[in-house]
Amino acid sequence: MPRAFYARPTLAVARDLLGAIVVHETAEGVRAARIVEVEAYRGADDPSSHAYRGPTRRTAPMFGPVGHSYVYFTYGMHYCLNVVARSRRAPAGAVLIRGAEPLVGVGDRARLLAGPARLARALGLSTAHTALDLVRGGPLTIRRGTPVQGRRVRRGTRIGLSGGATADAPWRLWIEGSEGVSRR
DNA sequence: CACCCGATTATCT
DNA sequence: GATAATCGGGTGT
Repeated sequence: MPRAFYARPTLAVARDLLGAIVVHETAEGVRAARIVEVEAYRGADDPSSHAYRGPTRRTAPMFGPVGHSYVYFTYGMHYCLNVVARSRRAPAGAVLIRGAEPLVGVGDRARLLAGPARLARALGLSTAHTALDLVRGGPLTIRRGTPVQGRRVRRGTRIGLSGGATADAPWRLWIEGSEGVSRR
């Protein structure tokens, strides 16, 4: 995807990432999956976002160039993949990749890609892969995939939030009926 | 099916 | 010292 793809409002980018393909070229081989569930996170106007309180060492990528990765570690054992995306005006924003369907090198069970932590694990991602440029070459890229067709895009509230003014915002998007979507 | 809890550690207050 | 954009296993209904 070109840089301009990510330089749009975070929610719009989130929508258009549905159907796109995440590709990770590891030492052992290529792993790839088709994105079927995402969540948009903004900045100072979104209390549920890691970027809400301004940049820190961990969240710096959310304030950095669009089209880069933001991988964070949480609950002492899980990694989650985000893609930095925001309009020109917004200082921060990213799309959490929550679910995907298996394509290459990740087995054939969609359940192993349902949920952000399982997805990151299946793709072999860790904090070593944060702040990587997904547009210019590198081990991690996102490519145009099968556009969403024949299936409806559903919207709902983001999962796992602890409250805040934007907790009810319908910024979780997924492809209806797809395997690889969490909490069906 | 709904709820509850433990695992395990980086990050922030 | 508390918390967390999670997951899987357990209990009870």
